[in-house]
Parts: sequence; structure tokens; C-alpha cells
Amino acid sequence: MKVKQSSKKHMTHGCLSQAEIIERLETSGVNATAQRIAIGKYVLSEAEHPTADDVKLWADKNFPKMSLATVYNTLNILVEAKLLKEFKFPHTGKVVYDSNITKHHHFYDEDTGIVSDIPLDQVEVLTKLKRTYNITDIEVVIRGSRRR
Amino acid sequence: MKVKQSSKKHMTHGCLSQAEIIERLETSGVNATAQRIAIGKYVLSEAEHPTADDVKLWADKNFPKMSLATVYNTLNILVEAKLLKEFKFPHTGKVVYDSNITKHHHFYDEDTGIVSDIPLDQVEVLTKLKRTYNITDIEVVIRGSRRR
DNA sequence: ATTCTTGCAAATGATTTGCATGTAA
DNA sequence: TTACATGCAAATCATTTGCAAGAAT
Repeated sequence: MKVKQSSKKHMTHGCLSQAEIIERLETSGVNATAQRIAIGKYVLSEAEHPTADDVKLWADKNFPKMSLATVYNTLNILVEAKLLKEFKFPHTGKVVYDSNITKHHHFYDEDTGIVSDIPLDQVEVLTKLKRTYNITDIEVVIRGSRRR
Repeated sequence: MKVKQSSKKHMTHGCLSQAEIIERLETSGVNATAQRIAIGKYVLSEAEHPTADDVKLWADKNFPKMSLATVYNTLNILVEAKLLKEFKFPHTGKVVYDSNITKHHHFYDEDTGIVSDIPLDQVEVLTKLKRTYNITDIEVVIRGSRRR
């Protein structure tokens, strides 16, 4: 069965069934084990920018005996399979995972510590760098707060 | 004696005398000990985006018996005194120190791993974010390579 | 049977901390 | 003498690795 993986838009949260998770894993060449399905469901459709620790905490409540090594192992596999992106932000030592694998920027709320996505078209970056700079990517982190 | 600290531009590398380092330390309320002068001279006028480890390596060659704790301790003090800025880049787990304390962006050379500064005026960022976003800072990291 | 996965514990790398000693106003 | 600095080793935190045991094909 042929799956048009890249044409499928990033899912909004909470809308992926277990069957869909399994399909996404296998389409990406990842063997769908119980642990991977569980973590996949959490990070791909429920969590927002979780850390490995967030995933472990969630697993401790929702999965019988999952080791921390398996959490890291699985997250790394999902990143390699391009189902997940990892980020290191200036404000934290921890890696944060993002199920939004399309290019986008980030907003860091200095009051709450919450990281949120900013769609590419919301930020325009113009550079005056010389042609000797061969640019492959531009990452923008905007910090501030959100008025309630 | 009154020193116009903020009107003094960021020094290009290698041009700060020991006396100038001592003055900058004391002006910022940092007690100028031998270790702090040595590290200060290195990170403020010689090194380019060094890590704590780079500083330790340098100290081992140029200062008798400086402990790693003192290296970290001193770097943290220089950051608190606003003589140094610290950055965590997406590509590394290590903190990188920058003696350019004016606002600026960064270029990460994917071939060499070298981080370089990009002056503010070389990058223009336009956002279409709603007014509920109260922006305090925008950080841009451009990745790529430089043609030789 | 062979290959892949998991769990556990130990290892690693970066940074911090506790504490006793040293130094300076 | 009182406060601050330093060096050392141990502690901590995030992450990785080695390896033995388990599951799947």
C-alpha cells in the first residue's frame, strides 16, 4: 500500500488513532512495538513540546514498566524516522521534541516557560549577508510574554 | 572615577591590556583576582565563542593550577556582571560564551562547527504576530556553510 | 535460530555544590 | 576577623551505552 506521507498535513492534537500511529510508524520503517505505539501516540498527538522526562512521567502513569532507556531510544528512533524534530532552546539544557516536522519558528513565553510554534509565514527574515554565505536554514526564537 | 561602560564599543579581539581588563572587572563590581583577570583577558579579548572546556584547556597551558570549578564560577560571574553573554545553540549541549554583549545574531557553519556573529543590521525580522504577543527579544540562528 | 527490543544499571559529559583551606581588606 | 575566593572531590542532571534476557519472525 502506497502512502502519501508528505502530503498529509501535520495533525492538530488529540486526533490520531492507534491505527493511524501504527501506520505512520511502519510507513517510516519503524517496527511498531507496544512501547513505540504508546510513546508515538503521546508525542505525535497529545503532548506539546515534551522533554524526554515529560514522556517518562507520562509513561509511568500510562504504561506498565517502561524504562528510561526505552524512552530515549524510542524518541531517537522517531527523530531518525523524521516523525519528530528535536530542538535545543537557549533557555534550557534539555532537548524538546516537536511533532510539527514542517519548518517553523518558536515562541518562548518567559512568564510560563511554555514553548509554542510560530508558522513560517508569520515571520519574514531578510538577510543582507554576502553571497559567500551559503544558507541552508534559518531558525528564529522569539521571546516574550502573551497578554491574557 | 566614572566610567562610561555602555558607551564603550565591543572590542575587536586581542586589544585589551591587563589594566583594561582589571578596570572592566572592577567597574562591573567584580573583584579582580588573578584567576579572573586571566580568564577575563582570554574570553573578553582573545577567544571566539569558547566553551567552558575551551577556557579550562587554555588555563591549563597559561595559568598554574586553575580548577574547573573556578573556570565555571568565573564564567558565571562574568555573565552576571554582563561582561559576557551565554548561549545554548540548537546543535550542541554545551554553553558557548560570547564577549559581544550587544544584541546580534549567529551563523553556524555546518562544515566547520564554527559559530560567528552576525551584526543586527544584517538581518531584518518582520513578524505578523498578533498584538497579544509581547515581544522582548528575537534570536536568529542561520545555518549553512561559507564558500572558501 | 537469528535479529530486533527491552530493561536495568553503569558510564558519560557538562555543570554545580559542599567544604576545608587560603587570601585580602 | 570577617568576608570572599579557590581547589578538590563528590554530587547532580540529561543522556547514552553495555549487556543479559525477552519477544518476534
